[in-house]
Amino acid sequence: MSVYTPAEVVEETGFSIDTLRYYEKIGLLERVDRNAAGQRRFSQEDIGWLGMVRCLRDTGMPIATMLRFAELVRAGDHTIPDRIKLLEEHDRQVQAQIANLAERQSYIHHKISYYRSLL
Amino acid sequence: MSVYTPAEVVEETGFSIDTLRYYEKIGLLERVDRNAAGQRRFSQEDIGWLGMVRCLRDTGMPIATMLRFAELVRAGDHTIPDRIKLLEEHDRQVQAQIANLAERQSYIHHKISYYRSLL
DNA sequence: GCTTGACATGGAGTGCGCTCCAGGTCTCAG
DNA sequence: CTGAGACCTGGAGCGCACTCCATGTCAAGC
Repeated sequence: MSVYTPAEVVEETGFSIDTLRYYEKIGLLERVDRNAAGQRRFSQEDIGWLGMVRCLRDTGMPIATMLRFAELVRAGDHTIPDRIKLLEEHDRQVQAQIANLAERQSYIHHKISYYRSLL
Repeated sequence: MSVYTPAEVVEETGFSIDTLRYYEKIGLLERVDRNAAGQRRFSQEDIGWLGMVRCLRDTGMPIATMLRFAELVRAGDHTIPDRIKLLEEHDRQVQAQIANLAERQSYIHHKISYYRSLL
């Protein structure tokens, strides 16, 4: 079972060390193990969870919602239906974001075409 | 040439009155005409520009960049090539956002499938 | 004539998500 | 033995994009 130093997790996940400590402080990341000197040693599971966090964060989920999801995960397997519901709801929002961006993008394309027609 | 009261512009554009005043204050919206009593009377052009602002804002363009675009528009027709460049660059960023969302979405789909497999 | 409500202004406050800082500990290369 | 550097903590600060507030003016309906 491999462990990771803070520097390695920064490298691996793209989160800054400050962000990692912040996530731990607010409970988005469960209390990370420490070595004898009190330094963080992240587990493989931590890395996996951070992958999920990155996905949710980068698709615009607010921290408060990620926190609810984290609590469901910690509460055990009986929350799996709730987790599915939460992710499905988020999925719909992501879908809406994509649709919205695509629509706005066509406006931008029209504007560019219009500008080009003036040259 | 029609004019619009603040309430009408709120209705039309979806921006709050506070946001409209904020945009005017920072120069994202050019000084809006006033009636004798000092109340804003928006022009058709203002409405059109606000449509553009909404598009750019909703596709994630920072205010500082919208401000640069606004300055190009005000500077006259010789800036059209620059406007095209700016919009094209933004278009690429929108494209990247869409691609990124789609990729993250497939991760979410996998996670949902995985959870379903546990039921 | 009076009330109501839409609007004005300048400036302070808010919420989110970090990000930075001061001051301290521990480890390791030279 | 020393100095550098990775890490620790609690707490303050920041950037963005608004949002709210106190106070005041004007216009229209009853």
